Amino acid sequence: MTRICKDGFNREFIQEKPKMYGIAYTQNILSGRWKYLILWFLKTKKRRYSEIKAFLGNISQGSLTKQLRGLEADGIIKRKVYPNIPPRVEYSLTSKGEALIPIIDLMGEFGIEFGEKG
Amino acid sequence: MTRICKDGFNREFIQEKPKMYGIAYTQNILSGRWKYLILWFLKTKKRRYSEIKAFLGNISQGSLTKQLRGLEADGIIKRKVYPNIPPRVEYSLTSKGEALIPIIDLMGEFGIEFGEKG
DNA sequence: CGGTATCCCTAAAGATACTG
DNA sequence: CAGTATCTTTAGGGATACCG
Repeated sequence: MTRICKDGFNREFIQEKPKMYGIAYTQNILSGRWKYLILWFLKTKKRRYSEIKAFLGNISQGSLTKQLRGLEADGIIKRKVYPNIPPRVEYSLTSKGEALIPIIDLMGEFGIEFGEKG
Repeated sequence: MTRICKDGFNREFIQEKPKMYGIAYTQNILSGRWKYLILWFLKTKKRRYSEIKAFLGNISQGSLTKQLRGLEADGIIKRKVYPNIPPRVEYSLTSKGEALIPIIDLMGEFGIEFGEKG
């Protein structure tokens, strides 16, 4: 008889739960195709909405806005609006967001070593 | 006039392409809800199909099989079948798969530090 | 310039039933 | 035990049109 926690993780592995939750949490806030690349683009400096869009190339406006709002809601990036006409909006990493950069760097290195040549 | 590569990345950032491809590649082979947790569970030793299923708790058989086949196709895990009745199948990391463990460990640490308590 | 709002499409995941 | 097969549901993302 299996005994499953309400969260879905088996009780047998209860000692592993914090790490599992950590992994699931991180995976969740980075879910989707674009967030890793957006954060990596913000790694060196703050960027405008239009710069991010140009960097990603073929993302739609709707998707980009959704990604940015999601990252902001999770405390990963900051959004600063300059009330000009035309408007100017800059995005930058929070300290929480900066803590994700080593993960993304490792992912880049792994892909360079093991991925098909692009 | 923006000039976009066929791959969607803007030419302005052509020097960054290897890293971006690396990130996108890694993200792609780890896409989905379960792969990080499966790899982390295989970190210490090989595991049977039923062990993985028990560990994950509420994954469906269909989804688990799809995840495992995907990881195998990408060279991340090995699948070994013992032709017994009843059958016994063991999964283990390849060296490529082991190279992903530091990434997953970092994700776990990030989640423990910054995630909501679970 | 930096968005919203709406609709559509696809891939990922889940439920259920069946099998060598 | 370790799957397959089928169907349904859901989330992510894209296209398009419009707005302050």
